[in-house]
Amino acid sequence: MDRKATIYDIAREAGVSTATVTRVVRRDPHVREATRLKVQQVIDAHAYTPSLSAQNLEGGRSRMLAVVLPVISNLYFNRILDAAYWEAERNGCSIRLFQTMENQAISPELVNELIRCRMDGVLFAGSIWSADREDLNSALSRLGKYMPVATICPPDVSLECICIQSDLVNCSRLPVRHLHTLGHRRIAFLGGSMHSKDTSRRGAGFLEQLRLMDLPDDPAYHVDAGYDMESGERAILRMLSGLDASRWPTAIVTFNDLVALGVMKQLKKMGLSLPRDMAIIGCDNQFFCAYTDPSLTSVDLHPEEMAQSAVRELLLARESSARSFAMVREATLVVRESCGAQLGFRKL
Amino acid sequence: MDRKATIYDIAREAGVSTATVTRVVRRDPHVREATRLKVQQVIDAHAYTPSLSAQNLEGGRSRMLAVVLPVISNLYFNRILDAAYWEAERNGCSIRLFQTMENQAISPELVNELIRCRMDGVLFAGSIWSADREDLNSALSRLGKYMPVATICPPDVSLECICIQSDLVNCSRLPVRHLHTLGHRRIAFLGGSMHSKDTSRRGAGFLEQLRLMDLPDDPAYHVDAGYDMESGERAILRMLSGLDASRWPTAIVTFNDLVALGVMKQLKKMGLSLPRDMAIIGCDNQFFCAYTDPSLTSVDLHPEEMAQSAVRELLLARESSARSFAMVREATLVVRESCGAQLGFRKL
DNA sequence: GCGGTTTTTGGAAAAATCTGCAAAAAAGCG
DNA sequence: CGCTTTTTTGCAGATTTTTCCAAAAACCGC
Repeated sequence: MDRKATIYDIAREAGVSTATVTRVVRRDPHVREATRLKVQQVIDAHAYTPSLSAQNLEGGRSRMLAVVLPVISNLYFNRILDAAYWEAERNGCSIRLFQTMENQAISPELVNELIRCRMDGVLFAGSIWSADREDLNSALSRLGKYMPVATICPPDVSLECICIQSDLVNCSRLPVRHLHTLGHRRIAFLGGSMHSKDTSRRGAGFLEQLRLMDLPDDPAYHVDAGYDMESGERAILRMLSGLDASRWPTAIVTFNDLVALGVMKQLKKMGLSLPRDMAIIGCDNQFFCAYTDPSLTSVDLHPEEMAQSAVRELLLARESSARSFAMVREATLVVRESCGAQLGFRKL
Repeated sequence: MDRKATIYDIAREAGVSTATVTRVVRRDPHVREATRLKVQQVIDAHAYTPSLSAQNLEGGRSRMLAVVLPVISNLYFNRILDAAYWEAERNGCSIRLFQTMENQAISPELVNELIRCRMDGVLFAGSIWSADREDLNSALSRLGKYMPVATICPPDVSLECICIQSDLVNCSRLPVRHLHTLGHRRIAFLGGSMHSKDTSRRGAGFLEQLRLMDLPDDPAYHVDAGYDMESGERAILRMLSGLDASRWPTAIVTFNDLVALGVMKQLKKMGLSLPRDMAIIGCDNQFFCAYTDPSLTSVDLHPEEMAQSAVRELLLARESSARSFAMVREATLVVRESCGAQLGFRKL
């Protein structure tokens, strides 16, 4: 491995001071054309690039944002990461990724690491909302002393940071309303895990919608089901086999599209025809929704836009004094075939 | 934002030198218990964490690996990134992500950026193999002067770096052999784009297999089709509508699972029943393969293991002098329903 | 308590860059 | 050319940590 040329090497060889080299590199106009040319030549000859570490050390900034999320293999978070990446890129920053897995809280080690790296900002997404509120706010406010903090979080969580809230209200309301319009009365909710605050929140919104529309909120219609396909498969089987067929729901709303995928598989295995025998609505509007059979109606929370806003606000907050506020991106329903709307199906 | 306490602050307050503080932080045993305790107390009181930039500047290392890939939203690359992340994490390193999009070459700006950041190593995956071989090797060898370089690349590309080769031979052979065993004789290949070297390589392997097994390699069975679902949908339509039904292939091998998803959708739209009327095999063994209808037989290239090896070798190469070699992870076929094997289907 | 060991500690340099201020050079003008 | 004004350049210090070497302190046996 070659030793990299330093600004000293360049300065010596070009017969100028390091200050002048810096000026050339940073395109400072206060430098004579002749000098600029001479220095640039040496720079090119050595393919000199200033060291990021030294720049960061001097400037006290790292031009790096942290994105903390449970897993990138989950498509929802994948989209958040992707959007954050490009928005950061557009602003000359890079992203440092942290995966917390199923960790339900912000660990002190993570906080330390973030501070150690002198991140220019940090964006939290997912899962940590189940942490104790006290712990959460103390971790966030500790972090907030060193860098702007943003979160993509449920709407009723008001944290001391930039809160980009996901629209859980519409996330429950839109599917229920849609199904109601199509004549469905027995609607079940499937997914998430009950001990996660995030899910119970979603479940709660769902129940509230049912009540608002005078629909039955049979507890049997609300099942703990995890976040993936296998969970969905098992959960729907459990739900249906525990019920007399006459009491079966006619429509299922799931925590996300993965769960929906599992549900659809299981329903087909049971010989049901979709959407005739059962309507289903997922959440996240993942790429494969248009390619399932039937294609899957789904709620889009617009994670990309939330991530983009979050990064933008983080970068703004870097300059101005710390800010703390909330904003919401409205969720939308993407109607496809899985409820039969396009086929003209109506229950009863 | 608070000003972070520096090692000087701690040293002054604890009444010791900075050297001693460093020793305490790094758990150097050459420090008296009484001193250690006193210093640790001050450290805790200020929640002091050493600055990464300063450490990196001093040490000349960044403890950071670069992963360069076209897009993370593609599941194949997503898995590579995820595996690389965890392997790096296990070794106290972090990952800096670079997305090149459809860029077919390694841009000089990227090379500069990698050097500027003093990466401890860089892993290239995907798409860049279509670059001019000269350009590619010159970029890699320039980089190689500053950091170890690894690539996840097709098998016939022998670059001056650590090459983790994907097993394109079996990637073509396994599906063709499987379909042949099931009695298929007219097999088509669908996907990728002909002007990408990566694809034509895959296409070439496919053709070779057909010839080896004395199967017809009708040019009409080999269609340019991109990498996503829409492309698959369009391509299969184009292929079939250009052929008399008697000459239709009885099985389709696709570039990846996304293309397969599109093909399946289009075939169903045309009223065909799968796998009875048409067998299909994807590639990448994505999570949704088990949940399509019918579930999709697919080739697994094991990107996780390749990424893991790559990172491991990069970290090893950091110590020892630069190494240049190649290794292959054998691809495997994951049989599901889309060829009818499990249902006992056989052609003719 | 003293010489010799071993353990702890501190001083100073090095890592690479940027910036504020002052000095030097160039330019303008009579 | 000399004086003033403007532009260019360099110096020195600041950023934070680590490491080597030497100095200081503690310890041990006699």
